Amino acid sequence: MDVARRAGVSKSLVSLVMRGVGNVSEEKRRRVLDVAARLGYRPNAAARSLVRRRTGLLGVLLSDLHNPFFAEVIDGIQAEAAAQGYRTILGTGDREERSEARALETMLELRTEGLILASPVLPMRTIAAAGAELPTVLVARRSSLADVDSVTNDDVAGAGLAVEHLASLGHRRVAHVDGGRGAGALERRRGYVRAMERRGLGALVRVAPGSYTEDGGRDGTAALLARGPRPTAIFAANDLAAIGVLSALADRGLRVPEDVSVVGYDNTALAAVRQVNLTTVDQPRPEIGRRAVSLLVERLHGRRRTTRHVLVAPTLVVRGTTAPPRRRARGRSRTAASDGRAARRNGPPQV
Amino acid sequence: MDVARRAGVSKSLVSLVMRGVGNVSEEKRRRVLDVAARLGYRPNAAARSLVRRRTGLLGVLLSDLHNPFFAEVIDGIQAEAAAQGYRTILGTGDREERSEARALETMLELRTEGLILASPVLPMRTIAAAGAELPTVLVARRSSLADVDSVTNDDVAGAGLAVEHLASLGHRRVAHVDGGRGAGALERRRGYVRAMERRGLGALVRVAPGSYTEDGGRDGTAALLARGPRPTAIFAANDLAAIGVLSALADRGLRVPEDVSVVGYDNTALAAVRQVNLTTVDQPRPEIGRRAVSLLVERLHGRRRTTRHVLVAPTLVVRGTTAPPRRRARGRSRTAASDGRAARRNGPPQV
DNA sequence: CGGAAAATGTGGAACGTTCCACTTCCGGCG
DNA sequence: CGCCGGAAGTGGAACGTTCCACATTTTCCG
Repeated sequence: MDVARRAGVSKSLVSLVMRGVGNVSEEKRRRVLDVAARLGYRPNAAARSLVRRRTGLLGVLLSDLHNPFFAEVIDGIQAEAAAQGYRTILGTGDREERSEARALETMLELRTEGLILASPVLPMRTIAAAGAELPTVLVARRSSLADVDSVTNDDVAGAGLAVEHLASLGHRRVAHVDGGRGAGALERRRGYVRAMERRGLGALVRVAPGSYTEDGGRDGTAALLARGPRPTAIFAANDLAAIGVLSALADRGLRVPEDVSVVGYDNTALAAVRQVNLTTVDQPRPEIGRRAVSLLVERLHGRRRTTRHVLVAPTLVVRGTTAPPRRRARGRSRTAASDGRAARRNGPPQV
Repeated sequence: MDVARRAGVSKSLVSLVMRGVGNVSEEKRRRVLDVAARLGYRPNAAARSLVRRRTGLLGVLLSDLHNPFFAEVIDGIQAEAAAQGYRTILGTGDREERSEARALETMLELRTEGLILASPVLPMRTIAAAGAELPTVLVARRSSLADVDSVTNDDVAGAGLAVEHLASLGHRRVAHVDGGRGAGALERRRGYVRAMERRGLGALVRVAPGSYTEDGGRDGTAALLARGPRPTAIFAANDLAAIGVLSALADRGLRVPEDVSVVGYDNTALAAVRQVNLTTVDQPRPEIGRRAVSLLVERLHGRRRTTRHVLVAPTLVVRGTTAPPRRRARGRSRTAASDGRAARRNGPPQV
């Protein structure tokens, strides 16, 4: 190799110097480093991985960069991966199966040692195939696959938190706009139903079909308000849907939280914005990322061969869209308009 | 190699089959493909890149996954890269120089053939070094480096659109909450000043120091309202800052757009949310991504050796935070409270 | 002072591909 | 019939590292 020749040493020595291992005299070390810097030499990862038969790379496949949810998960992933001595590369497929498969293929050819699939749209058989090939963990999507670990937040518990919060504020007619076939939607729905039952409100369970989108929230709310007694609180399947719920309520002149309380899920940046100020359920995103890496590393170090599914605990973030229901506020829709700022203080929250 | 042995052919033939080139009899092709599938064989990118001396990989370094701005830029990048026969891998450094450098190093060792740096926090010398090594394009950050191309939106023009819009609604006291040292902030400030002057409003120019954050917008607004005549419109350096502006205005009982109009920049998802409904300047994000790839490919194909800086044209997206100023609305702060929904229709917008 | 052990350095095989030069086989053509 | 050319397939060098076995020099210790 060029550096070796110019520095007047063997390529083996250059290798030692570049990796900073072995016993190398200060003099030669300097010389090699000098020449390397001058020539802009940089070790070739391909050659190294070929002979070492490992890459030190973890592949992270993101279904969707648009979803800010994943940014913090990645933070956790990167931090933990770095701590464990791995480097990460990311790929994404824009929620499109074809291009997601392409990205996956790239990682596999690159011989990443482990794979984190964040809410992929890939069909289960593709995921199973990946899992058979290398340690794989699924994030924010469940699986029953042998060999594929997963990390998800406990959606059932999270939905429970939302309902508990509302119930303890005094709400009884708590409805749910669900997330359709979205990841975790089923569990959130189930958690909602269970918590209602636990509170003795089983008879008041109402689920409107929705989706993880603003429109989904809007449509679900429209359905809820179209007939039956108006709910005093709505638990939306996620924050985006909650935004839709808020819009739909505003369109009908209903005030939040005076007339209707609203709770979201995910605690996205949207929820924190003052204009929205949404009470929501938070997933510990960085932790999710860290746990995913841990699962991978356990397998990579041969410390585990059994499949594990990690559930992390969500927490409730109370903001301005929840308050106690108004006393006997029945049948009083469409009256809104005047500023109800004071109403927020009707009756103390009874936690 | 294993596949070759089991299929009873030479490794050269396996190579031909896997790449789908050359004259191979249908019989052997089948046999090789069969064995490969059975063994789960997948070509090793490292070995290939070693001998071919190319990887077909484009590296994309993202400063910040949290900024939804980049998601669509990536969409454009991926689409164009795929069209040109390249694959992409992403890296990110969470706005932290150390880890960004790490990610960059990974791409370089992996021998990506070109580099797209999206608003990196890396110091210019590091970027220059990368540019000397392989085709590099900077996105959403300007440079005066030889050998480093760039794609940015025309911030000066974009700020001009915002001011023109406000001025043509009849606003004269248009203030600007700037983006501090953020990327493009200088240009947006300059564009604001120039447009004001063009409109003969040079004497009314007012710039409050801010940043690309909600707090920045809030603080800047506080400064604007603390003294001097109240502006009838505020142009914020970006959407997040605009959110802060809206908060600060709401805190003081000022209604938008009745008392003050607000314009943001970037057209993030936040701006589109009904509760925010922000008039803002849109950057053609996918186009930015596509152009970046084009610049790279031109260099990779040896079609260009000179440095190019591409400016793409922003557009204005009018939503609900801008309206004509109220007639002679002076000194009427802190009166708010009643629903001013009707006020929006004061005087037709005169575009 | 002799020899063992440590420190320092080297050459060459191996990693899994691609590519090139080459061989073999076969059909067709003059 | 002899030859040519294309189709089909092969062997081995090369890519840039790491690692291993080994060689040489220096240091240390009894």
